[in-house]
Amino acid sequence: MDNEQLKLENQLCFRLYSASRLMMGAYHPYLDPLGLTYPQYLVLLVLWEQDKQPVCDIGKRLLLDTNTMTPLLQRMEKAGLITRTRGKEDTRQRIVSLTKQGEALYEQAQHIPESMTKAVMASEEELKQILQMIPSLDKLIEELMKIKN
Amino acid sequence: MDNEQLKLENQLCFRLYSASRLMMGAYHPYLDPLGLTYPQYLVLLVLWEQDKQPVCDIGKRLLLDTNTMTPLLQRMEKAGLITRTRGKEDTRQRIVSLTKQGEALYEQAQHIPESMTKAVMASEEELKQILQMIPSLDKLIEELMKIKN
DNA sequence: AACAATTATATCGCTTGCGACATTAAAAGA
DNA sequence: TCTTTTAATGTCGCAAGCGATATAATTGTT
Repeated sequence: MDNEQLKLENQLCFRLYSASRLMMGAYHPYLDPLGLTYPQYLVLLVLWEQDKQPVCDIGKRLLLDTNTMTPLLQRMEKAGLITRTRGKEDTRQRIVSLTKQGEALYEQAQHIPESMTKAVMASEEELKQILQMIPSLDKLIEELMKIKN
Repeated sequence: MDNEQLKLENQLCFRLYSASRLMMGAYHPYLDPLGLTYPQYLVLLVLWEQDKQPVCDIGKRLLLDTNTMTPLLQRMEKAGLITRTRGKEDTRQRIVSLTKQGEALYEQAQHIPESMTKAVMASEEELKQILQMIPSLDKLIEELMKIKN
């Protein structure tokens, strides 16, 4: 088997897949004490920016569909982090709101980005190199969104 | 809530997570006809490079533990893509081998990397920019592997 | 040889993702 | 108004991932 492109080493997607999983794993030490999973943390990031949003708006931010969002939010509701109330103008919508508890976690999450940066950062140079990926990642995501149906 | 670092836009991990999921989705049109999922495709990539490997060696390449590998390989065995035989020297090992069918898929997979490149590529420039992420991703993965216990 | 530590695989339980499909309500068109 | 289309949410089923734990075989140590 000699197709160079079909070798694992030459696959961009495998790197993204691995980096993503490893990154989520690296969040564990910081999210476990708060009783959060990484996707739940993402939902809170969105709600901390702007409380009381319909499910679809949160899903659009996280690029997740309702078949993923609904069960995720149901678990978060059961955990007492959010409430899901019916929309008033549009009764189809579920408005997701932070509970006191969900709001309170914001304080405890303050240190997470810095802790993560420190944990991953081998040197100032490397951090710089890693952060330089962001525009390329955004471009890639943009292209992938376009071809998605 | 005004901690800039706690905003979704400033999170590297969220971008990796999104890019990874979107990439896997982009593989769908090419893997579905072969009856493969993306992780199954990864296993085949490893086996096409080198047939007859123990589970742990494949897992090391894919950075996946046996609690993920075993069920994945069991499904692939049921689908007739591989066989799992006991190791001769070390009877703890399961040697994973390609079946005729698994081997035959190699031909049909030939076009996939090029098709993916074309699908994602908006322009030659952008492709270049995207591929330039590879060394940074490798560095990041290396660092994340280090801090993983 | 006897025992302890390590290694390879497996199982269980839970959370994600997501394709396929269903339901209900709002919006748009005839 | 009536009908069609679209939008928002939900359910179901299945494949990953992965922490925790179990089992058996191999290796390392007295």
